Amino acid sequence: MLDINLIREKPEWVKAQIAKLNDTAPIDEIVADDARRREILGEVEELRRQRNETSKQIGQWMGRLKKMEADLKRAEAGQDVGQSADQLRAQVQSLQFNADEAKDETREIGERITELDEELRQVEERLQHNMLWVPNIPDESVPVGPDDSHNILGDPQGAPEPQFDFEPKPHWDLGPELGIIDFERGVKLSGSRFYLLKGWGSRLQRALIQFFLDYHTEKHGYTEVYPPFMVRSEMFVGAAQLPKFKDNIYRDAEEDFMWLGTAEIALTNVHRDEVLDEADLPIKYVAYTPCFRREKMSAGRDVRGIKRGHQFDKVEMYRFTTPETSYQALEEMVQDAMDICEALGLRYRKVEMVTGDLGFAAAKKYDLEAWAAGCGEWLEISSISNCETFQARRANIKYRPAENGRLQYVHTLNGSGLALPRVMIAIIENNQQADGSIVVPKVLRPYMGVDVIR
RNA sequence: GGAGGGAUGGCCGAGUGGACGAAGGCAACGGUCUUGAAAACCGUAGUGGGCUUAUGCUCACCGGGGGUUCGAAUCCCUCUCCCUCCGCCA
Repeated sequence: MLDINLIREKPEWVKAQIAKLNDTAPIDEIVADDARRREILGEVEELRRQRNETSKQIGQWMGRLKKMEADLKRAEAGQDVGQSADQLRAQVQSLQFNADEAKDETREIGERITELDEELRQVEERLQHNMLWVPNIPDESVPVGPDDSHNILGDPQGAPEPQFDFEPKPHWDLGPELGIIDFERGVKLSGSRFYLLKGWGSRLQRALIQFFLDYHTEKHGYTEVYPPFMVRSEMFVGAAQLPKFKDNIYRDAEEDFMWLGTAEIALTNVHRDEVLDEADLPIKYVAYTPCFRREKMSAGRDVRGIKRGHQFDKVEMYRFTTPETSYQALEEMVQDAMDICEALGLRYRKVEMVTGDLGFAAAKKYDLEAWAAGCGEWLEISSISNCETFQARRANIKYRPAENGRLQYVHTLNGSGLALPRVMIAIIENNQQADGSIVVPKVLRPYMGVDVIR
């Protein structure tokens, strides 16, 4: 979510930024609703002030009334209370009259407050709804471009392009031949876009998960987290997945649970509604989770192999930082992911996203792509974003600066480290040998127990 | 799944519908005292919104949402979470 003050003060600038994303947002309606909201607020608060004042007055009268009535009772019983029963009776009556009159008046104020509140509620609801649909604003450093075809491709790094003295096969042939991927039975169980890993295939994935977690915790200082795989819908709003990406989410039919499309959703909300100390920042988490996505938007695309499924596994890096350090953190996270690529002997490249391909929540984003020799494609194996305060506002995550105690929103960053099926594709296809066997990368051998899958 | 009990400021913990943004304690911060520290004593302190900015004024917030009332931390409804007992269970 954006700062409403920014939209209020520079609506045209905000619109221009969003135009760079190739997106639109109801900025004019937001500005109008915001103005109306403050207008109503002024009125309703003045009314409330009046009501508070009168109510306090009534309260005092009621207190005195109680005392006087008690006195009256005693006077009527013949006790001396300083005044005659008749005098007291008259006073009680007059006070009662005043109180009743004030009550009537205040009741009317209350009715007007109720009316204004109702209008306020409607305005705020629409305002809030619209705010949730406004995308994040790109960082100044992001190159302007209309779509992904303009992304800035880095030079290939890591291992040299694999050479073969035979025709390299795609993983959808190699996998079944080796008995490590079973497409038919995956479809039998769950339908299209599901597959089964078997034997060394399953072991390879487990080895990769273990290796990623070990590497990031031991070498990069992340704390491992095992989150729930299904979380409440409110967490999806916090992570900026809802309302916009509703169609891509699996949900429970009876309860307000939704299945993670990425660990980012859970990790963003770990510190939801908290105030962190600056001394605790940065907080660095790494989590393995399966990811569930409907993939409605990409129906018919990437249907072969294990590149795009409704369920896949991923190890995700996540950081909470101060605003001053988030861009340095972004570069570090890219390096963290590249370190893994290097260790696995992948051929990879860094892609800098242009404004038109930033997506909804990121202010700046890099992808890492790995070369897969069999299908002859660069596969997206990581996506690393700085969301600045966009998610922090939605999930209400603040920190107390060491100097000058005013609370501020943290910056949040997320990045794959890495996404498994595509890393497996690269390994399987690049490391294949003429006989169909696959050489296991050195760093995985302790986890696999073998040098070659055959 | 059944029965009951809870949720109050950074933490603990009071709070018969009116003086309560909320006692008291602890922790924190500032000060006095001290060679220094501790102790003691005095004082300051929440978050968010709106208006105005020189100081300021005001509204909301006692788990979330709704209701009753002139007025709700307090009464009613509802949701969430926590605890105890019973049942079931990887």
